[in-house]
Amino acid sequence: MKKKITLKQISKEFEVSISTVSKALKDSHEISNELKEKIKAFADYYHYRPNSLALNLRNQKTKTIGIIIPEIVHHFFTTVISGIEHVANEKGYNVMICMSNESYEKEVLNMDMLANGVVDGIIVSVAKETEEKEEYSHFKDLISNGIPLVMFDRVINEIYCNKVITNDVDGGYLATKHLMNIGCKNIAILTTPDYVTVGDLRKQGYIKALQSRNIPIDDNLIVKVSERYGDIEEQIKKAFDQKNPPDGIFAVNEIYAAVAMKTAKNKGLNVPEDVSVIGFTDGLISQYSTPSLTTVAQHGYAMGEKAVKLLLDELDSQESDIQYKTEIIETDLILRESTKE
Amino acid sequence: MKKKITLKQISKEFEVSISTVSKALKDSHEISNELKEKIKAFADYYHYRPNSLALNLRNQKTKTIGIIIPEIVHHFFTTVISGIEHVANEKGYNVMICMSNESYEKEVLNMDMLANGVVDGIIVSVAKETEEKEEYSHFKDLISNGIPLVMFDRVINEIYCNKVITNDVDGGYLATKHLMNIGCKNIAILTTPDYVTVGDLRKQGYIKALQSRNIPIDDNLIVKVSERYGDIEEQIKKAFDQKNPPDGIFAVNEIYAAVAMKTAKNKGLNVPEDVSVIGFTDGLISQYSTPSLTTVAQHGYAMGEKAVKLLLDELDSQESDIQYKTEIIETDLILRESTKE
DNA sequence: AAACCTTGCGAAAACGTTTTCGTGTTAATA
DNA sequence: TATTAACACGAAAACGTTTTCGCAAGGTTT
Repeated sequence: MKKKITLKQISKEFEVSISTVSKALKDSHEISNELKEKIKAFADYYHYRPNSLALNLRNQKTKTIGIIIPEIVHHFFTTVISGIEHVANEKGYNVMICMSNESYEKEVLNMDMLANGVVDGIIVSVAKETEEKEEYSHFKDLISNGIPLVMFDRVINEIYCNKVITNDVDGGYLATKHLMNIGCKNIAILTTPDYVTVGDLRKQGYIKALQSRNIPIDDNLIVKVSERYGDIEEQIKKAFDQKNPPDGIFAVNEIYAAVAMKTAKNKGLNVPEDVSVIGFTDGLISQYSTPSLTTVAQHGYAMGEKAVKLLLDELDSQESDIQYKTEIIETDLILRESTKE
Repeated sequence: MKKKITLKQISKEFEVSISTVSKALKDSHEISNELKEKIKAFADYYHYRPNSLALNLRNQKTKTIGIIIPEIVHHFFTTVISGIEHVANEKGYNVMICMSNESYEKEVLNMDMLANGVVDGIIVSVAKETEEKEEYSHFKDLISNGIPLVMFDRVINEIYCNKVITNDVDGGYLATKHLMNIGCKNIAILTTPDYVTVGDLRKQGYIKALQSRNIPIDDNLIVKVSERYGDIEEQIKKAFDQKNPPDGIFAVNEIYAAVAMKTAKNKGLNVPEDVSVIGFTDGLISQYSTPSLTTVAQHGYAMGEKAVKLLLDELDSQESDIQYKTEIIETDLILRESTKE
């Protein structure tokens, strides 16, 4: 390939103006066929491609969408990204991925950077620290700047924008219900601290399911796990160390479920004979653990597709008063080996 | 926040020229202190930030680096990305991530797009299809266009550029040697088809280790697994169905290892008592499977850091005749429960 | 012969910034 | 008083593109 070539260079070659070249390449009727052919052939030979930066500046858009996620080393988020990438690419958009590392400050920094003309719109799943701080002004600023925003999975109710969420309550309900259906009498939940919204919602589903059968809620069976509290294995062990140990465990993510299975084994309990385990997120762990994990599938790919579609719709629409939606992606219980029957 | 503000708007406010505003904000000595203060205060109030697109166009660089990976839903690649992101952000660069989905065509498309002024340099791990086709002209074109390129993990020898690779041979050697050390007499390898370079290299390490003890290579113990050949569980089962079934298994990735453990269990074999298993890549599966998996750690994060450092060095250096390096990231064997002793 | 239309192209503005090079005013120096 | 220096600012080019408008030459219509 030859060096990058510009309109100016082509124009010099034919001793015509830059405008003429530009029009010729766009097959404008204003330019004679003869000249058009020559210019096109030349441009083709040198693989001319309009410079993206110049186009961006002129059009005041970048055909790029930004994604801010808490963590990329996380199966669920990567499936969402895949979904986003898929439809974005299809529509001629590129994606720029940033990580907040669950930090409020980095989330703000990333947004600032992306908002500064780098992307046309932003898709975000908010950092835990932001949820905890309840500091949302950066989202408001973004919106008031006219930059479309879509939130997914971890969303903020106070912010008015398009959202895509998992039906977390229903997922928790589904899982817990299934445990009850297969005969579990004493069901524990391994969840996150309350400020992690999705964990809290899944817990609500758990409670709802128990209440639907008039089973009293036992606080000892609600174990809030967090890396901040130290070793998570130690914390999960506590769920088993009860006068009346659980025969069913609903974990709000894969990792807690996997650790629960390991803990059970260490205690001489068999999964699923002695204790059934259900996780959340259908990731690699669920599929490849032994026994494989019954889990609540979140359909991250579909979430990503939906999120970017909402964003592109907003970008395409000229109307200023858009009715924002919250799309709910339903969950599915995937039955595997970690539950009886 | 108020709407995005430009130099022009500020200049109008103070009835000075755009140049004056630009200089004032850069604290130029050419502008009187009085005016500087006023302009700065005003700009501050309106959160003025120079438009990235304009800067990019002017500076002919974007402070962005592109990454092309085969798949994002893959723990190893995400750790590499994390490493890249980390040092890139530190140096004021952003990253743009594209996926080839193991497709040659998409790899070329992505490169084309990124090369078109969108990024200052590219970090790539090549798609399987590209390796298979041995079609590398898009890399050559990129380099001849003066765009720095760094390859990692899956690299192409024929292309002269900076590279960062895992010591795959040594990793395979380490794993196999360990299996021999703990007394395995009949060691099978679950590997990929030959055209997947890294799989082939790990196999070479396996062979090297066996040969170091004068153990003859048994082709029946070399099982080449691929999704293309159908269900991988079926293929892996064959490794066990031999007159002389293996007592040690080295899998060139986590998934094959996990499936091997499951297959063993299904056959009534205990891991590690009856058969020891070692995987490759220290991902979630390795850490959270039961038994947890002894594995060869690849240090993806370090690879990412190294790769982006090489890229930024090349971007910073003016010299045209750079000596390209191939950095080798050593592997570590992480001992867990899937191997005896 | 005058008015008009068509064809084919160029000039210039616009996107937002930085930077080099003037230039006019005032103050200090010879 | 005449020259020079310092100061404070503006004009313009540059990055690469698209697009509107203008204009000349030639042809066609009255």
